[in-house]
Amino acid sequence: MARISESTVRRLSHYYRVLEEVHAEGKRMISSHRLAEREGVTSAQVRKDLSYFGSFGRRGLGYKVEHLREEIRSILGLDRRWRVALVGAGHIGSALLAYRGFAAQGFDVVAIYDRDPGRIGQKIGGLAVQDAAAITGVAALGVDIGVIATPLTAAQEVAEALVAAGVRGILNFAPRKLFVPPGVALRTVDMTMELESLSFALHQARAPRRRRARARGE
Amino acid sequence: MARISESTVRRLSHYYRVLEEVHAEGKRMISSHRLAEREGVTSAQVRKDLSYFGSFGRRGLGYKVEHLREEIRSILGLDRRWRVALVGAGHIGSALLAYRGFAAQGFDVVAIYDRDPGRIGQKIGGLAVQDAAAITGVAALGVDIGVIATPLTAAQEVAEALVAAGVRGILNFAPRKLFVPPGVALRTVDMTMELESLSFALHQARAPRRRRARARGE
DNA sequence: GTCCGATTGTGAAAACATTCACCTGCGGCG
DNA sequence: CGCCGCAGGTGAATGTTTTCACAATCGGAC
Repeated sequence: MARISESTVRRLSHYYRVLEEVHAEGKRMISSHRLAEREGVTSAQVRKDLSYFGSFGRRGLGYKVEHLREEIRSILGLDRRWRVALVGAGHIGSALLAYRGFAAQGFDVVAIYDRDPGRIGQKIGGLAVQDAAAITGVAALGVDIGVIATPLTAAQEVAEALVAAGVRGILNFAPRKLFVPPGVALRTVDMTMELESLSFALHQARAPRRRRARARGE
Repeated sequence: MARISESTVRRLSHYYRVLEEVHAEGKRMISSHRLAEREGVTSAQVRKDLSYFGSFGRRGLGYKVEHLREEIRSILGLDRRWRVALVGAGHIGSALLAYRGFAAQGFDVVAIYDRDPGRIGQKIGGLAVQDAAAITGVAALGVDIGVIATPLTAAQEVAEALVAAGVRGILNFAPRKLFVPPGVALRTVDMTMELESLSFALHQARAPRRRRARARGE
């Protein structure tokens, strides 16, 4: 398939959620225009994104809500369940476990690892925390995705352990760029970066002219 | 200033962190090539990003680590402290409060709000949780940034309350697109979307040809 | 003082993403 | 049954971001 851009995939996620809402509201059809409106994008963008995967609408009518929802569900691979291993049982890890939307979308946490002896053996959300050294065992558990919620310094090492154990997808919460071999999918959630980006935006808004002369000029 | 792309700002955040590491290692100079290497981008990208803001390097030598770090710090607006209000004292909100990197980078949480009567009055991290109705008071506290860690359904409403109260920047953790007026900066951290994006990538890797015929049409 | 290897800063080119604009097909109405 | 208006699909145009490639310039060796 002609490579699908990351932004398109992210928008599909959004469309999927809008479609769930619209479905709950009892609507049976939706136009690209109204779908776009609720997402803050253009209708052409919606149609283009969908067109990469097929023709799901009907001219003159729009898209059947339930049908399109199922199509996107299948495109995103949400029509199956994914097995997830969580590494790091600290604040973020625990918050993730408590988050119900996780399981609701098809992601089942099947193992938790930590390096802290004080946490090993504790039960969180029905699962016993295991020693991080046991990460090699994720293959036997059929784990697809590893979630890294460890401190910064351990993140790369954990990523390598997960990959060595056969994990093909990693969701990283540590604020650092991880290196993984080709063929392993990596996504990073970095709230520090988002905050800094906000800081930049607010800073600019306040004193937007200061740097101009140096910016593009000589 | 010629508009700076979001990706450039995100990379600046990364450079900043690499520079802190390199500084801790005791290095005084660094070339765009080595900076790029540690970030997984090209050296041209590094130089281009920096060039939007000025000329910080010296030909033949590279960049002075400490100097560049301070420049980026100033560009990102991290050379001051930001006042943050947290709305939603559930799992995610608590995890954020416990995260030490927050304050370390100059972001001080000065107020916590929640709607749940069971949580109002409780103390978290030294701050008493206030009724969400009191959000109007954030202006008096000099709050710059609002963090939304509420359930999905309350997010838009809270965003509007924050904006009405004078907040100019919002960090949203609810998995939904929020609408804010122009002039208000919004960043969203959506881990559901990241998981779905991983799901897509793994799904594709497994059965990459299935959809080809329908993908780009004939 | 001049040459040399290193490395920046930056226009131009290439790659990529979004938007436009129009053709096509659909249901409904008379 | 034919016309009308709506809305999807899509090639082309436009806009944006990344990469290329090279002139400019630095410190150091001799």
